[in-house]
Amino acid sequence: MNPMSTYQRIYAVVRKIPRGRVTTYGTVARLAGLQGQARLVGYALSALPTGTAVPWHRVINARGEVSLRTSATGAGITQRIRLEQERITFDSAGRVPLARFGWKTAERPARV
DNA sequence: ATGCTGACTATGT
DNA sequence: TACATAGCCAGCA
Repeated sequence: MNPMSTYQRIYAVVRKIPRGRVTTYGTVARLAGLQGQARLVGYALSALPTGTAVPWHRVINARGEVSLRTSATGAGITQRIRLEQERITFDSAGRVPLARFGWKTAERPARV
């Protein structure tokens, strides 16, 4: 039952992430039927051809931070900028509050 | 076919 | 809270 390659399934899940939301590699893996293989998601996204219609920037690690190793040069910065353009904010530690912007995360009684 | 590489995560200290 | 370690798999040379 794999009409699509593993990478294709991962991309299909990522395309479902709504604008203004983020999710983790682990979550994408689970939704793609690859539970426990978060790393594959990361590898799949790194292999993503530029210009592809996949919101890869909405996928961050479980700590809520951008996980690109190239964060110092380009892609990492691009990812953060794209997220901020979707009204996603970063805290002083450079992390996204998953409890607030995480996809499919129930909004809790915002103890603001 | 074998070995290397790489956008992660859970767990223990 | 931060750092180190082990487990996981697909793609490519």
